[in-house]
Amino acid sequence: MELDERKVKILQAIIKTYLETGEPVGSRTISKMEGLNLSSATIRNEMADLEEMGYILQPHTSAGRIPSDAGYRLYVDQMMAEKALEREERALVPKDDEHEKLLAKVDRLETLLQQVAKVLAYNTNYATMVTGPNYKNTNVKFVQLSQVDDTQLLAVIVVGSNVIKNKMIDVDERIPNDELLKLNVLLNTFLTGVSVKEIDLELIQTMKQQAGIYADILEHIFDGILDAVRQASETEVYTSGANNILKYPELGDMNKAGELLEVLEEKKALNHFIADDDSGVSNQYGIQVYIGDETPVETLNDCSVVTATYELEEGVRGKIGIIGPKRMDYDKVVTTLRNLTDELDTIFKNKKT
Amino acid sequence: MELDERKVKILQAIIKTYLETGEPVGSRTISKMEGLNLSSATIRNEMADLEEMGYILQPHTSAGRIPSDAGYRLYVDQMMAEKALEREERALVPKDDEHEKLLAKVDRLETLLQQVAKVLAYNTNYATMVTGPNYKNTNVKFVQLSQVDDTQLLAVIVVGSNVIKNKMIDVDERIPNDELLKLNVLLNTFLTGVSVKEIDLELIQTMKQQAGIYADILEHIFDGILDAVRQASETEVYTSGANNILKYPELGDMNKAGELLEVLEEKKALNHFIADDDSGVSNQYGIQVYIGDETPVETLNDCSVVTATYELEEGVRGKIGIIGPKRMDYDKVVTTLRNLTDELDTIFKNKKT
DNA sequence: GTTAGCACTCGAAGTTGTTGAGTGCTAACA
DNA sequence: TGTTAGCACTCAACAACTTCGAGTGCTAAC
Repeated sequence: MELDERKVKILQAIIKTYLETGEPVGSRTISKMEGLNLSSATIRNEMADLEEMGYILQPHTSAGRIPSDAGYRLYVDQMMAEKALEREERALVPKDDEHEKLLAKVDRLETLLQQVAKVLAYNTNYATMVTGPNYKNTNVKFVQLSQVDDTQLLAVIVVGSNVIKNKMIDVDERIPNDELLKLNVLLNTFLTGVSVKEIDLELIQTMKQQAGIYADILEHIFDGILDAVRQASETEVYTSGANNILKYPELGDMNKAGELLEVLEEKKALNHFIADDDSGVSNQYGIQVYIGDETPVETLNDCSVVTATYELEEGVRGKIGIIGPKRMDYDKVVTTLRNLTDELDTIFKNKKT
Repeated sequence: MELDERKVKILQAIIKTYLETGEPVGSRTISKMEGLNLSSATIRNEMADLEEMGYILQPHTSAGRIPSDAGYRLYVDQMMAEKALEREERALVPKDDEHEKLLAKVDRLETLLQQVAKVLAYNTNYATMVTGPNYKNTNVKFVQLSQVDDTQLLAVIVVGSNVIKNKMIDVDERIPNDELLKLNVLLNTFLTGVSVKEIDLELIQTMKQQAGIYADILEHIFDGILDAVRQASETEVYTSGANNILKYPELGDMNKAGELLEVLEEKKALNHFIADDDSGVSNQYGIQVYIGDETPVETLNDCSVVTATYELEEGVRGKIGIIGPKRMDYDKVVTTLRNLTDELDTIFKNKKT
């Protein structure tokens, strides 16, 4: 069977209506719509075909049809393709007042990202997530060891765009001032300008050797630093709007909703979205749409997830994403995400100069 | 009308049964229980009295009774009084395996507190919150300004029990090394050993004067530091187990649950629980029970909240708390909280030595 | 290929009756 | 005077049944 243009039009009509109403849509509803002038009977025939092809399904006999995952997929792909064409229209999108709200808090990256999640949730009425940028490609900018008191050293590491990590290191005895100075020189020589992912046990080993006779004493200093670096390269995830999940009956039953909340709270699972830039079809503008089973997290199999990529600086990227029901306003979501990443990119670019 | 002993016993029986079953409890159920041997008719009379006195209420005619807020209050007060007596029994409570789980991550206070919230949620099946300690009574331990690059200074401030705050400060030009040194000496002279709440505009003003001719240039350095201190004294709130809310039908309907989730996510509102150590009746062991309308947050008026106080060090305290339905296992919750705070106190005490 | 017509399906919603847990009241009892 | 048995009454919850209507698939005619 072939998927001719009329079938596609009908499918689109079905999906659009379903997205709006949330109820199975029947043949009469479609036949009454302007555009294609066909009787309900004809629509019925086409619908039977579409069902056979797997794009729609019937919750039960004598009910209308709802889109299947495959149906959504087709719809989204179509939409993304259209969006790619009408690109020039984008310049017209007026800046909304998110802009200011966002900028108000720019001083700390974590706060900003958390804020982004919140604004996004507020604007879309879906649950949202924002992953911190992947620092592995960033360079170390500054390292410093300071003596806080007799038994404690403080290691401060600044990487990339002013992300600061601290680590307290316990020591047995106070380190003489000049030794500390030497140590700082050593650390900066070895680490400054080096990308985070290059700092591994091996490099630390080399440094230990350089430290010469102090190597033993400095054992856990280096370990502490390695620790801080590792900590810096851990990706953090911010979420918001979890309560929005309850707004959609198809997700709102106690069991599903509970699991979803858990995933959002736990956050670890959401890391699955940051790695794979390859999978997923609609990869335009760095935007990816995962529908139902396409999501890498099993708990989210009844949801759709849309993610977009923002760039903090060359090669340092993170994702912002939306988690909602499969019956999601994909169009609006994609637009919103696109605008928001644009805005973020601008903020980061300006910030840097 | 007087609340004699028998009435109290009946009330307790009603509440206990209701806590277990969650269903309105009728006169027969109570009369069949061992303890007091009374016919259902007698119980009915007593119940009518209890209702008149406002301790219980009827969802509708021909249904059993459920406790009112006042009823819960009486019950909790009674329980707390008993607990105060059987104090010696506490030594017997076996350490459970939370202990190790907790200790595993002690290195960062934030991680620890987040973990505490999680463990508590896991053990009780309620939503939980943990507020960070109130640093206002802590002393500054260490301050340092470092030049990160030509236009940026990094201020590091360590307060109290190794809580580290960072602040990036933009400057117009590179500060000469010796000036930086002087500045650091100045900062440490003025700030080290001073409690966080004492650092205010005035003190900063004095420091600015001391800085002499550099005062102007250093304007936003000091501002930055004040900022960092303020940041340090902001109380953070960690939450967990939000999904547990959905487990209790009386809170689980979309509207209420949604609002609750919002409060838990927003966290700001939860700060209302940290201030008032005075209100609330059951103030033993630093444990407070807020029932229904007693909660300082309106959204939580259908919930009960139980909080306990932990002590990070002398005078530096925070709260851990549980948010659940009014039909909450108060006994278990109080015990769990008491054990957990005990454990925390031990951890912090050992850590310090 | 399209459409009107028709019999059929089946969930949703409304109706009705039954059940049973629970009540309040009264009268008798200890 | 407090306690209890007995009884009529109430009312949510449940199940059985009906009705309604949106929707279907199929067939025959255009």
